[in-house]
Amino acid sequence: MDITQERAEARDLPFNVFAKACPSRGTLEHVTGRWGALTLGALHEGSLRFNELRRRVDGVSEKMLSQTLHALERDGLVHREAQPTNPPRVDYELTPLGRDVAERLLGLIHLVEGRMDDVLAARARYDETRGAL
Amino acid sequence: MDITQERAEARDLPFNVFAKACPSRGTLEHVTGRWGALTLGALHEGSLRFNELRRRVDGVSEKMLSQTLHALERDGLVHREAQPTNPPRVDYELTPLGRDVAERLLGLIHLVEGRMDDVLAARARYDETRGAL
DNA sequence: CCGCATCCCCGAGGATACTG
DNA sequence: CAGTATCCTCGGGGATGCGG
Repeated sequence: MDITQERAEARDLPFNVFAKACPSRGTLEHVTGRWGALTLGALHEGSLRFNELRRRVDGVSEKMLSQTLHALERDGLVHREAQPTNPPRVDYELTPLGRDVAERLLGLIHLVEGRMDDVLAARARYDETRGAL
Repeated sequence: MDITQERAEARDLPFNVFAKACPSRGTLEHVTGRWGALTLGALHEGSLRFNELRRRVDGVSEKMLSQTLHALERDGLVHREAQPTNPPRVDYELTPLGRDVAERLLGLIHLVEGRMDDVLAARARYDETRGAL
Protein backbone atom coordinates (compact mmCIF):
# COMPACT_ATOMS: atom_id res chain seq x y z
CA MET A 1 0.00 0.00 0.00
CA ASP A 2 1.15 3.46 -0.82
CA ILE A 3 1.87 5.45 2.27
CA THR A 4 1.33 8.74 0.49
CA GLN A 5 -2.35 7.87 0.25
CA GLU A 6 -2.80 7.94 4.01
CA ARG A 7 -4.26 10.82 5.99
CA ALA A 8 -1.58 13.15 7.26
CA GLU A 9 -1.83 12.29 10.93
CA ALA A 10 -2.15 8.57 10.21
CA ARG A 11 1.19 8.44 8.42
CA ASP A 12 4.27 7.71 10.43
CA LEU A 13 6.54 9.89 8.38
CA PRO A 14 8.82 12.06 10.45
CA PHE A 15 7.77 15.18 8.55
CA ASN A 16 4.27 16.61 8.62
CA VAL A 17 3.66 19.87 6.84
CA PHE A 18 0.48 20.51 8.80
CA ALA A 19 2.49 20.96 11.97
CA LYS A 20 3.58 24.52 12.55
CA ALA A 21 7.16 23.73 13.50
CA CYS A 22 7.93 21.18 10.79
CA PRO A 23 10.79 22.18 8.44
CA SER A 24 8.89 20.68 5.52
CA ARG A 25 6.51 23.60 5.72
CA GLY A 26 9.31 26.02 4.96
CA THR A 27 10.46 24.01 1.98
CA LEU A 28 6.91 23.70 0.71
CA GLU A 29 6.68 27.47 0.85
CA HIS A 30 9.88 27.86 -1.15
CA VAL A 31 8.44 25.50 -3.73
CA THR A 32 4.89 26.83 -3.91
CA GLY A 33 5.72 30.43 -3.17
CA ARG A 34 4.90 33.16 -5.64
CA TRP A 35 8.26 33.10 -7.40
CA GLY A 36 9.46 29.64 -6.43
CA ALA A 37 6.73 27.85 -8.34
CA LEU A 38 7.23 29.92 -11.49
CA THR A 39 11.01 29.58 -11.33
CA LEU A 40 10.85 25.80 -11.01
CA GLY A 41 8.28 25.70 -13.79
CA ALA A 42 10.49 27.74 -16.09
CA LEU A 43 13.57 25.67 -15.36
CA HIS A 44 11.73 22.47 -16.18
CA GLU A 45 12.19 23.29 -19.84
CA GLY A 46 15.93 23.18 -19.42
CA SER A 47 18.94 25.07 -18.21
CA LEU A 48 18.58 28.85 -18.21
CA ARG A 49 20.76 31.85 -17.47
CA PHE A 50 19.86 34.49 -14.92
CA ASN A 51 18.43 37.05 -17.29
CA GLU A 52 16.73 34.47 -19.46
CA LEU A 53 14.95 33.27 -16.36
CA ARG A 54 14.09 36.81 -15.48
CA ARG A 55 12.41 37.43 -18.82
CA ARG A 56 10.54 34.15 -18.61
CA VAL A 57 9.10 34.72 -15.17
CA ASP A 58 7.27 37.87 -16.11
CA GLY A 59 7.28 40.47 -13.36
CA VAL A 60 9.96 39.09 -11.08
CA SER A 61 12.51 41.60 -9.85
CA GLU A 62 16.25 41.01 -9.90
CA LYS A 63 16.28 40.86 -6.14
CA MET A 64 13.47 38.35 -5.74
CA LEU A 65 14.79 36.07 -8.45
CA SER A 66 18.20 36.05 -6.83
CA GLN A 67 16.68 35.35 -3.45
CA THR A 68 14.42 32.62 -4.81
CA LEU A 69 17.29 30.89 -6.59
CA HIS A 70 19.37 30.91 -3.44
CA ALA A 71 16.58 29.29 -1.43
CA LEU A 72 15.98 26.64 -4.09
CA GLU A 73 19.67 25.95 -4.45
CA ARG A 74 20.05 25.59 -0.71
CA ASP A 75 17.17 23.12 -0.60
CA GLY A 76 18.88 21.05 -3.29
CA LEU A 77 16.29 21.66 -5.99
CA VAL A 78 18.37 23.83 -8.31
CA HIS A 79 21.98 23.54 -9.37
CA ARG A 80 24.03 26.64 -10.10
CA GLU A 81 26.81 26.37 -12.66
CA ALA A 82 29.05 29.43 -12.86
CA GLN A 83 31.70 29.82 -15.54
CA PRO A 84 34.51 32.24 -14.73
CA THR A 85 34.51 33.78 -18.20
CA ASN A 86 34.18 37.40 -19.13
CA PRO A 87 31.41 38.37 -19.41
CA PRO A 88 30.32 35.93 -16.71
CA ARG A 89 27.93 33.14 -17.62
CA VAL A 90 25.87 31.35 -15.01
CA ASP A 91 23.45 28.54 -15.76
CA TYR A 92 20.72 27.29 -13.51
CA GLU A 93 19.19 23.87 -13.87
CA LEU A 94 17.03 21.52 -11.88
CA THR A 95 18.55 18.72 -9.83
CA PRO A 96 16.88 15.29 -10.08
CA LEU A 97 14.87 16.11 -6.98
CA GLY A 98 14.02 19.50 -8.45
CA ARG A 99 12.74 17.80 -11.56
CA ASP A 100 10.44 15.56 -9.53
CA VAL A 101 9.07 18.56 -7.69
CA ALA A 102 8.73 20.65 -10.86
CA GLU A 103 6.78 17.91 -12.57
CA ARG A 104 4.14 17.78 -9.87
CA LEU A 105 4.09 21.54 -9.79
CA LEU A 106 3.54 21.76 -13.53
CA GLY A 107 0.74 19.22 -13.26
CA LEU A 108 -0.94 21.55 -10.82
CA ILE A 109 -0.21 24.65 -12.90
CA HIS A 110 -1.60 23.10 -16.04
CA LEU A 111 -4.66 21.90 -14.21
CA VAL A 112 -5.35 25.41 -12.95
CA GLU A 113 -4.69 26.97 -16.34
CA GLY A 114 -6.93 24.44 -18.03
CA ARG A 115 -9.78 25.05 -15.64
CA MET A 116 -9.65 28.82 -15.47
CA ASP A 117 -12.93 29.03 -17.35
CA ASP A 118 -14.64 27.22 -14.47
CA VAL A 119 -12.85 29.40 -11.94
CA LEU A 120 -13.85 32.58 -13.72
CA ALA A 121 -17.45 31.36 -13.98
CA ALA A 122 -17.49 30.52 -10.27
CA ARG A 123 -16.18 33.97 -9.47
CA ALA A 124 -18.85 35.63 -11.57
CA ARG A 125 -21.54 33.64 -9.76
CA TYR A 126 -20.05 34.42 -6.38
CA ASP A 127 -19.75 38.12 -7.08
CA GLU A 128 -23.26 38.32 -8.43
CA THR A 129 -24.96 36.77 -5.43
CA ARG A 130 -22.64 38.24 -2.83
CA GLY A 131 -21.86 41.53 -4.43
CA ALA A 132 -25.54 42.41 -4.62
CA LEU A 133 -25.75 42.87 -0.85
CA MET B 1 -0.53 13.98 -27.54
CA ASP B 2 -1.04 15.54 -24.17
CA ILE B 3 -1.09 19.29 -24.40
CA THR B 4 0.01 19.66 -20.80
CA GLN B 5 3.40 18.29 -21.82
CA GLU B 6 4.10 21.27 -24.04
CA ARG B 7 6.27 24.21 -23.11
CA ALA B 8 4.28 27.08 -21.71
CA GLU B 9 4.67 29.48 -24.61
CA ALA B 10 4.15 26.79 -27.19
CA ARG B 11 0.71 25.89 -25.88
CA ASP B 12 -2.25 27.67 -27.34
CA LEU B 13 -4.20 27.77 -24.09
CA PRO B 14 -5.72 31.15 -23.38
CA PHE B 15 -4.25 31.20 -19.87
CA ASN B 16 -0.54 31.33 -19.15
CA VAL B 17 0.55 31.65 -15.56
CA PHE B 18 3.99 32.89 -16.59
CA ALA B 19 2.46 36.09 -17.93
CA LYS B 20 2.22 38.81 -15.33
CA ALA B 21 -1.33 39.87 -16.13
CA CYS B 22 -2.89 36.43 -16.42
CA PRO B 23 -5.71 35.77 -13.93
CA SER B 24 -4.51 32.19 -13.58
CA ARG B 25 -1.54 33.49 -11.64
CA GLY B 26 -3.83 34.86 -8.95
CA THR B 27 -5.69 31.59 -8.66
CA LEU B 28 -2.45 29.65 -8.50
CA GLU B 29 -1.42 31.86 -5.63
CA HIS B 30 -4.65 31.18 -3.77
CA VAL B 31 -4.05 27.46 -4.26
CA THR B 32 -0.35 27.32 -3.48
CA GLY B 33 -0.30 30.13 -0.97
CA ARG B 34 0.83 29.54 2.56
CA TRP B 35 -2.66 28.82 3.96
CA GLY B 36 -4.45 27.87 0.75
CA ALA B 37 -2.38 24.76 0.18
CA LEU B 38 -2.77 23.53 3.75
CA THR B 39 -6.49 24.29 3.79
CA LEU B 40 -7.10 22.36 0.59
CA GLY B 41 -4.95 19.54 1.89
CA ALA B 42 -6.90 19.34 5.13
CA LEU B 43 -10.25 19.42 3.37
CA HIS B 44 -9.23 16.56 1.13
CA GLU B 45 -9.92 14.20 4.01
CA GLY B 46 -13.52 15.30 4.07
CA SER B 47 -15.92 17.99 5.18
CA LEU B 48 -14.76 20.07 8.14
CA ARG B 49 -16.17 22.83 10.32
CA PHE B 50 -14.43 26.13 10.79
CA ASN B 51 -12.75 25.40 14.09
CA GLU B 52 -11.90 21.85 13.16
CA LEU B 53 -10.11 23.25 10.16
CA ARG B 54 -8.40 25.77 12.36
CA ARG B 55 -7.00 23.13 14.65
CA ARG B 56 -5.88 21.01 11.74
CA VAL B 57 -3.99 23.77 9.95
CA ASP B 58 -1.62 24.42 12.82
CA GLY B 59 -0.78 28.07 13.24
CA VAL B 60 -3.42 29.69 11.08
CA SER B 61 -5.24 32.64 12.60
CA GLU B 62 -8.99 33.07 12.53
CA LYS B 63 -8.66 35.96 10.16
CA MET B 64 -6.41 34.25 7.65
CA LEU B 65 -8.46 31.08 7.61
CA SER B 66 -11.59 33.08 6.98
CA GLN B 67 -9.90 35.05 4.24
CA THR B 68 -8.44 31.93 2.66
CA LEU B 69 -11.78 30.15 2.65
CA HIS B 70 -13.46 33.12 0.99
CA ALA B 71 -10.88 33.19 -1.78
CA LEU B 72 -11.16 29.44 -2.36
CA GLU B 73 -14.94 29.57 -2.29
CA ARG B 74 -14.95 32.42 -4.76
CA ASP B 75 -12.67 30.47 -7.10
CA GLY B 76 -15.08 27.53 -6.95
CA LEU B 77 -12.72 25.18 -5.12
CA VAL B 78 -14.54 25.02 -1.80
CA HIS B 79 -18.22 24.80 -1.00
CA ARG B 80 -19.60 26.42 2.13
CA GLU B 81 -22.64 24.86 3.74
CA ALA B 82 -24.18 26.95 6.52
CA GLN B 83 -26.96 25.60 8.71
CA PRO B 84 -29.09 28.24 10.42
CA THR B 85 -29.13 26.37 13.72
CA ASN B 86 -28.15 27.69 17.10
CA PRO B 87 -25.30 27.43 17.75
CA PRO B 88 -24.49 27.87 14.07
CA ARG B 89 -22.83 25.04 12.21
CA VAL B 90 -20.91 25.62 9.00
CA ASP B 91 -19.26 22.89 6.99
CA TYR B 92 -16.63 23.37 4.33
CA GLU B 93 -15.94 20.80 1.66
CA LEU B 94 -14.12 20.58 -1.63
CA THR B 95 -15.97 20.93 -4.91
CA PRO B 96 -15.10 18.43 -7.66
CA LEU B 97 -12.64 20.93 -9.09
CA GLY B 98 -11.26 21.50 -5.60
CA ARG B 99 -10.70 17.78 -5.22
CA ASP B 100 -8.74 17.62 -8.47
CA VAL B 101 -6.57 20.50 -7.32
CA ALA B 102 -6.14 19.10 -3.82
CA GLU B 103 -5.01 15.77 -5.17
CA ARG B 104 -2.18 17.29 -7.16
CA LEU B 105 -1.31 19.47 -4.24
CA LEU B 106 -1.14 16.49 -1.89
CA GLY B 107 1.04 14.67 -4.35
CA LEU B 108 3.45 17.58 -4.16
CA ILE B 109 3.18 17.84 -0.39
CA HIS B 110 3.87 14.17 0.12
CA LEU B 111 6.79 14.29 -2.27
CA VAL B 112 8.33 17.14 -0.30
CA GLU B 113 7.67 15.48 3.04
CA GLY B 114 9.12 12.22 1.79
CA ARG B 115 12.31 13.86 0.52
CA MET B 116 12.99 16.17 3.42
CA ASP B 117 16.02 14.11 4.35
CA ASP B 118 17.58 14.99 1.02
CA VAL B 119 16.59 18.63 1.44
CA LEU B 120 18.07 18.82 4.90
CA ALA B 121 21.24 17.14 3.70
CA ALA B 122 21.50 19.60 0.80
CA ARG B 123 21.06 22.48 3.21
CA ALA B 124 23.78 21.19 5.48
CA ARG B 125 26.15 20.89 2.52
CA TYR B 126 25.24 24.35 1.27
CA ASP B 127 25.68 25.98 4.66
CA GLU B 128 28.99 24.27 5.23
CA THR B 129 30.64 25.39 2.00
CA ARG B 130 28.99 28.78 1.83
CA GLY B 131 28.77 29.60 5.50
CA ALA B 132 32.53 29.23 5.83
CA LEU B 133 33.17 32.46 3.93
C1' DC C 1 -19.83 28.54 17.57
C1' DC C 2 -18.90 31.38 13.45
C1' DG C 3 -17.26 34.88 12.08
C1' DC C 4 -16.42 40.37 10.65
C1' DA C 5 -14.14 44.97 12.04
C1' DT C 6 -10.28 47.39 13.72
C1' DC C 7 -5.65 48.46 14.90
C1' DC C 8 -0.96 47.85 14.18
C1' DC C 9 3.51 45.99 13.06
C1' DC C 10 6.90 43.75 10.53
C1' DG C 11 8.79 41.79 6.60
C1' DA C 12 8.05 40.66 1.55
C1' DG C 13 9.17 42.74 -2.23
C1' DG C 14 9.92 46.82 -5.73
C1' DA C 15 13.19 50.73 -7.38
C1' DT C 16 17.53 52.30 -7.80
C1' DA C 17 22.42 52.47 -7.74
C1' DC C 18 26.77 50.20 -7.57
C1' DT C 19 30.50 46.23 -8.25
C1' DG C 20 33.19 42.37 -10.44
C1' DC D 1 26.17 39.74 -17.72
C1' DA D 2 25.30 38.49 -12.92
C1' DG D 3 24.49 39.80 -9.17
C1' DT D 4 24.80 42.76 -4.13
C1' DA D 5 23.44 46.81 -1.19
C1' DT D 6 20.25 50.20 0.30
C1' DC D 7 16.10 52.48 0.94
C1' DC D 8 11.16 52.60 1.27
C1' DT D 9 6.43 51.29 0.78
C1' DC D 10 2.52 48.52 1.08
C1' DG D 11 -0.15 44.94 2.49
C1' DG D 12 0.08 40.23 4.77
C1' DG D 13 -1.10 38.74 8.79
C1' DG D 14 -1.43 38.61 14.13
C1' DA D 15 -4.15 40.38 18.32
C1' DT D 16 -8.15 41.94 20.13
C1' DG D 17 -12.97 43.01 20.53
C1' DC D 18 -17.85 42.77 19.09
C1' DG D 19 -22.07 40.87 16.93
C1' DG D 20 -25.38 37.06 15.30
